[in-house]
Amino acid sequence: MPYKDKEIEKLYYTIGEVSSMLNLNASQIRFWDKQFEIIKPHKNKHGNRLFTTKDIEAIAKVNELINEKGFTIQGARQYLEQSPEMFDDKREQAIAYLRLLKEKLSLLQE
Amino acid sequence: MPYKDKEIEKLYYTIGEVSSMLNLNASQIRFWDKQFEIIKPHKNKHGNRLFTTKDIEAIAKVNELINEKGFTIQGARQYLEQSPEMFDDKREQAIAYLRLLKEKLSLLQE
DNA sequence: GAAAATCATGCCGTACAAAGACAAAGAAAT
DNA sequence: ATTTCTTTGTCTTTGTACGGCATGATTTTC
Repeated sequence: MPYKDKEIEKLYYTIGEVSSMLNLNASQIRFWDKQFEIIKPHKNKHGNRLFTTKDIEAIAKVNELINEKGFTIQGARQYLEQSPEMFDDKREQAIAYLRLLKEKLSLLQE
Repeated sequence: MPYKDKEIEKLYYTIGEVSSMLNLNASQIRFWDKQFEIIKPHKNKHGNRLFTTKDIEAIAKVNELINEKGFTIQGARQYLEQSPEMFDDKREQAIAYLRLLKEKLSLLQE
């Protein structure tokens, strides 16, 4: 089977790969690794981090919360804990939207 | 007319009143006043702040965003800008908006 | 005189970034 | 082949800049 490796998705990514993938400083990724439970890379024999795609998604989410939406680390952590369906953004938005509708409707009915 | 003032809602509140109402330090309120456009108390001739209920609601909202939800000042500002309808109290607009929401809701309920 | 204001400065924690040290992986030289 | 050098990537630890108020100091208003 030629080219076999090239067609198989990698299981693990190094911190450098993740760093350039997401355009984030490696030290920042290490820092978040300490701060967020959802980022839990494996480590090889000498302590190097091995990230799965799940880890990478988690890092991307943290990045969004902190650098785009303007949460503190604490706030992001809290946000993530409160929405276990966190990686389903559509659902999240829909729920928020419905909540808003419900509120406003109850006001309307006076 | 006895007790007249006690039964009429105040138009303006001093910073001390707001401070104890919301259990916030006055310096923090002054600071937020500088940071958030939606907090815009009137000032009397010699500069004392006069807060309306609208201002107080705005402060309460900022407090919620920062101290409960964990936004940074920047993030809270950005959040508030992205949902202007929340503090737009003009009745007519609100009603028109609710009518729209109702429509959408009936669509959603299928 | 208690509470308001405006500065200025102080200060503490957060959120990284830089520093320093070590390991692995080629080239180059012996 | 093995040693040495250099580069590159990773690690942990420590430093630091900035955000977010708090605290005077001083003056004025209620």
